[in-house]
Amino acid sequence: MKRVKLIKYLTSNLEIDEAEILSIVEKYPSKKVEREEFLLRENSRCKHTFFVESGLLRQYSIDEKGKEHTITFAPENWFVSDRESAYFNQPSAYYIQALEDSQVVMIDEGFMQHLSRKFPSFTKFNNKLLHNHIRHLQKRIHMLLSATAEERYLQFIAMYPDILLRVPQIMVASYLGITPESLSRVRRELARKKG
Amino acid sequence: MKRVKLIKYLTSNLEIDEAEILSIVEKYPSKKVEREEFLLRENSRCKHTFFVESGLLRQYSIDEKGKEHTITFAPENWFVSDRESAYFNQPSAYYIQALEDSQVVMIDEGFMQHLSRKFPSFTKFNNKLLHNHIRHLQKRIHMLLSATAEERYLQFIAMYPDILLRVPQIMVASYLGITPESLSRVRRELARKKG
DNA sequence: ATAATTTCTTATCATACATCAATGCGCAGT
DNA sequence: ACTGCGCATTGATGTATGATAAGAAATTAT
Repeated sequence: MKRVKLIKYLTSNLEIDEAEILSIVEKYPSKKVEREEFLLRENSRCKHTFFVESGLLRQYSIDEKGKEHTITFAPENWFVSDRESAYFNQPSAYYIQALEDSQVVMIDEGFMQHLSRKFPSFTKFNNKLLHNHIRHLQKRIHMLLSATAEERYLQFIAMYPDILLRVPQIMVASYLGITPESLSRVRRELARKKG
Repeated sequence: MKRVKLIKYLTSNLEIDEAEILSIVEKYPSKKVEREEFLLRENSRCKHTFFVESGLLRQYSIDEKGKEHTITFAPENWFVSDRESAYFNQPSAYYIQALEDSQVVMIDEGFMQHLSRKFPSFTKFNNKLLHNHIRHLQKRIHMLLSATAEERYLQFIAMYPDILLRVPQIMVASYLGITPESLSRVRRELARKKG
């Protein structure tokens, strides 16, 4: 039962035979990673796309001033990777770390090629993933350019209500681009307003 | 001489026959757009990718508070598009406008499919464009999360020294996510330091 | 050339958010 | 259960940047 979600994800998006997918997917390791464990570190090459079967991962960077910036939270059914590092074969600027004990399928370039050859529609699917990624990044940029601390937090709640409850506020703050103290104050204000 | 740069761009990236590319590319309109003219407006669907043969385009949005945010400056040899709108067939959140009189090749979905069928390597090329786009967006996010006004401006100078001289500062400011007044102050400070 | 806009600069004032610091809470490990 | 460390909260203070306004400069239109 270690790749069920990935298989479900693929079959529901690709309209292809489950047995066939299974025979490919099962060749790729599904790894149990413990809380705090790293799947990628800064300056190493990212060779995988991680699909989260269960648990929660976080991708983040540490800037020149020593500050952490959360790039993504990746709960069940999410893909995470450093596409930049993987595609251009460059040292990564990011860490990917488990925030909870997790089960993760390790997908690599061979997997992609294998599926692309076998299922022409996979290329399109992959394309869609890229476009979704771009859409997500655009939204993030727009938020950073136009929203106040409070607005950012409200957007976050609306988008990821579940994640909010599973990660420390300090990491939410680093996702929103504000300090933990500011986030705390924003929360107090909102609580005061609503009751 | 209206598609030379696009053809050069494609042949140098695809290693395919120039004559063959030409026969396809020449079917697509190369449009002369005048300064101030719009190629895309908010809420309309983006049906094209624009390749800039000459001149300069700007992609920007206007947020809920009425403020402009420059997404991209696109000088010669650049592609611009709203991938989100085009790919998901959604109303666009952006404007694309000419900052200078420009010559622009209008590429559409048919063009992509045509080239993909004819040249399998085109799919890979397209993939590379997507990854470059992602890399660019990541960099932007990192800048917005970690850099001060001055640092942003210095990064901009380093990356786009040519563009700096061709666009009003008010637009550079809206790209950096600061006010024109702040940019003016930053510039004065830098001038004072260096001499 | 002249007039009309738009942009740039500069100054003053306002503010959202950061920084620093202290306290208490809560969960994790022993 | 005890201990310790990281996290959240709160207050005091600082600062970078925003808002507003007004005049200078530059660009565009007539």
